[in-house]
Amino acid sequence: MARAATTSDAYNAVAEPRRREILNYLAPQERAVGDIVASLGLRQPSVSKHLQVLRGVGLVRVRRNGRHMLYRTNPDAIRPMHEWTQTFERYWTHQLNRIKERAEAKAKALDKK
Amino acid sequence: MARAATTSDAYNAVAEPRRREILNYLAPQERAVGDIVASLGLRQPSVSKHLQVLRGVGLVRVRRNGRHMLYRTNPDAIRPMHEWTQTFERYWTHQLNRIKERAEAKAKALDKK
DNA sequence: TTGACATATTCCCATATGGGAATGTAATGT
DNA sequence: ACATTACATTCCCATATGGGAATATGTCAA
Repeated sequence: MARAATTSDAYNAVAEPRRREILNYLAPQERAVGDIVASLGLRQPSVSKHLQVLRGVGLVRVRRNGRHMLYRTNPDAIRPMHEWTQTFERYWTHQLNRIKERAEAKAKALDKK
Repeated sequence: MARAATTSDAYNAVAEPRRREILNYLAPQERAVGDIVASLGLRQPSVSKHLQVLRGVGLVRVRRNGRHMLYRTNPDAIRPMHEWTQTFERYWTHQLNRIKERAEAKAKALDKK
């Protein structure tokens, strides 16, 4: 078997850095394809292809306005990834707590002197 | 150009579902390769290969104990992804707020009746 | 209709993939 | 030294990729 398709889920879709840039760009407001091309400095066919991938996994929504296709980020599709990464938070805060505890223990030890 | 290497960054590494499962499994405590094989029901060479990918991007750490290689998740390497997804939070909370506001406006309108 | 603009699609190709199978390597017990 | 256990690596291969280039589709304006 080969690698899973980029369109198989959000994780595979956002593995490509340009697609993340596009999502960043489209998050505050919807934009036409030409704007993305101009702002991110990519070729138009490349942008179109990335958008199709993002659309395939629901990371962006489209709406037509005349000859312009207005894309916008669908933040809800990013949420599951946020939640997955969040499950590791307790482990890194745990580390922070240990550092904190050690620092406090050290401070106490100094107080006793 | 082809797709970026799975070892190029954390995003590419976690695009593979099995690698996410491994990270989940290794988060609470370090485990030997054999444990991963047994618990996740994957073949040993497959697990070893996934672990090398994860190690390549710093998502796991290793330590040898006799003939066992003890792997553990390095949560710090996940944090940047958490923060990236977090940047979209304001947009989905924004949506929630809009829903909330509309609900409250509706409630008020009903009160006036 | 014709032309111009905006976007999408197709074709080509070098490249990395993940699984299976087989084999290599390292550490232990006897 | 040897067999055994525990992992890692290699080889093979079908498959999807993203970029470039060219072309197709769709929409408006005159």
